Amino acid sequence: MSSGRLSTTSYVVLGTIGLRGPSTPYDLKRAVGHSVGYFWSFPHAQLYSEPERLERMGLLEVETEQTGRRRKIYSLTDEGREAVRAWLAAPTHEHFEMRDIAEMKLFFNELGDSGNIVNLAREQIKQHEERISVYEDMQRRFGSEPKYARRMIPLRLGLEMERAALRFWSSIAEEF
Amino acid sequence: MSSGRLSTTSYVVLGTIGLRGPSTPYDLKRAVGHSVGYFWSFPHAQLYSEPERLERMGLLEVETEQTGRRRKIYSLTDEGREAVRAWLAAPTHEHFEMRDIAEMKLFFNELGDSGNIVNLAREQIKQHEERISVYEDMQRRFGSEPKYARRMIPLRLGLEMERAALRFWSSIAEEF
DNA sequence: ATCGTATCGTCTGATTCGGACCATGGGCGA
DNA sequence: TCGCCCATGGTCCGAATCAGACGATACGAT
Repeated sequence: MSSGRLSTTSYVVLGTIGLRGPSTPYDLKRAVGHSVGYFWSFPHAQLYSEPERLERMGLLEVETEQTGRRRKIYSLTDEGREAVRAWLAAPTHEHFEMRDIAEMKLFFNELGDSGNIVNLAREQIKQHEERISVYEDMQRRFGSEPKYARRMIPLRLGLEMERAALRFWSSIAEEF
Repeated sequence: MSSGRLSTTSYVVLGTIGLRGPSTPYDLKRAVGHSVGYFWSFPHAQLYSEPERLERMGLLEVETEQTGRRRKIYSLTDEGREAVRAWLAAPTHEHFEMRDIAEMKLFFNELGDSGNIVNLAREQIKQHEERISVYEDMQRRFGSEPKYARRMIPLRLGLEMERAALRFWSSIAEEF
């Protein structure tokens, strides 16, 4: 029941357990890997250590499997559930951060050969096209199931962003 | 001349010095603050420590002001310039990461009150509108100066992303 | 001269990071 | 039924990142 700050990682863990029910760290790693992990990646080691911390804080409780690997299964306590609700209800003043190596290279491109730009743009076009097809696939597969419909909404944001980036890099490829 | 890996921070430092010439860490902090820092933020402490590291690696050289604060002024060595060129020429396989608390909250919103969404959307609309006007301002002020024209290109990407996000959150605000 | 404040810089402890590395056990061939 | 392979599941570590409190210096206004 010790205290400490809750980071985004904490909420991802609490939230994911909230959505899928009692989970092992491995479950978390996989679930995050094909959901929010597409936008914001979390090293898997953290998805093992964070639940321990949250348990010490009283936001999760553990149970150990009686068989096989005797894995630890974490579930939300009432406090944990409340912490998520409070987070969801709190205002969000932060602006997103778009960490993009490609855009860095574009910004500094004057310092290198201008031919680099075309290659950069081509590679980015490929990346974004791939990602778009992954997202569209997910939408096709789960978009129709009412159970998952709400969780698919953020995917629309992801798609919008990908398409914006694709348009941008395509225009760069043409200009140079 | 010790070695070690170069991180994005390293390239931001090298690149910024490349673009603006010999700089103090404070210069870097300010320059980054109103350029790449809009997309990807770097704690200022790192813009003080990183140049030291790069100097040890032989990529920067220092000179100390003879007057006043005797600040350290860093400039690129040939190796430093070459390191940037190599980075710019190297392929970029990474996909950008969009760290967005708002989209996290949207994803997990089922766990809270659905009324939260509208507030979230409204706040995001405000944020993105503000940011768009900042970017448009920069474009208006510097876009016409040939000297800066190239550096303004990534700003178009930023604007596209902001507008995509704004469209998305506006549609959310309407739907809920 | 001294004071206030914008400029400039350092430090710290906690967290995050990537990635190498380790462990388990269920299924499959012999 | 044995054993061994390898996908699954998990730990560990040193380095980089982080926020933000705190400290120092210069310089103009009084």
